[in-house]
Amino acid sequence: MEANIACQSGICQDHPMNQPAPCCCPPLLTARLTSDELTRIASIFRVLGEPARLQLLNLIAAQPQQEVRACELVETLALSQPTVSHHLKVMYEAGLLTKERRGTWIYYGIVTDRLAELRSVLA
Amino acid sequence: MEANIACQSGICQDHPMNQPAPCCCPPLLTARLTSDELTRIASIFRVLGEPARLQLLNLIAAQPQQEVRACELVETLALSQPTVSHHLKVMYEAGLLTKERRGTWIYYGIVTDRLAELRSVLA
DNA sequence: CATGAATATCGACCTGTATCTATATTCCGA
DNA sequence: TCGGAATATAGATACAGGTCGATATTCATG
Repeated sequence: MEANIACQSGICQDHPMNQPAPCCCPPLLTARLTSDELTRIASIFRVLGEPARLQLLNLIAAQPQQEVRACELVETLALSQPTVSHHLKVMYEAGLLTKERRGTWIYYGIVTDRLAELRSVLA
Repeated sequence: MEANIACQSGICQDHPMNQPAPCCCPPLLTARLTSDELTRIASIFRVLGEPARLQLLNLIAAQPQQEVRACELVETLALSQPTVSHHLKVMYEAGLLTKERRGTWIYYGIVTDRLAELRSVLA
């Protein structure tokens, strides 16, 4: 059933959020959530509650390869390099972005499963 | 098509967010979003980025009638009455809750369409 | 190994907001 | 119309976090 599908990224687990976790994500509207679950889910929504970070997701998704070098993102956003780097770090640690070094550059991609989980939380 | 479904509550419109608006909500991953759209969507996610507010949604949804008197919520949450009132106001103004006075009490309910819009933004 | 480009970290500043107490407002019943 | 319960508002405080400049780190290249 929908309510107990497996959760791959640990929204409601006490794990580092950029690592897979074997748990389930109770939908907000159909299950009683514990204080820990509420805190954990809120922390992910808070990451999305920033225009600059939504713009990063939007820009990455717009690429055909679904990944972007950090320096390109810095050029596009009207923010300083440290600020963009900070946002990327926050999103990576929230499990929303992948991160891969290739030579000089670091490529960021979107963890679509993570967004799918959030959708299921709202279902 | 999914990408251009009507948006009933104005996530991406410059309207009071607790009023209906005739617009569409571009999915974050498949459309270029304007700065205004990003700001507006972020403001709604920010509302959800608070454990106390998620708990309110969770409590309201748990009721068979799908609505709760504010005083009951105050009794349940470990927060002062003004703080709960503040959170309810924020959620109401974000279009996430309905609000109806019935005698002495004020009943809050969940705007499920609003949550559905957020899901479509993440799709 | 030195240089420069890309990225991350540090420390400081400042705004936003969650929270409280105190008080105001609104409504119903006696 | 008066008193009390329910809710909202106001004002103050404290903390989280977004932002920046400066600096450190990492890597490819000559």
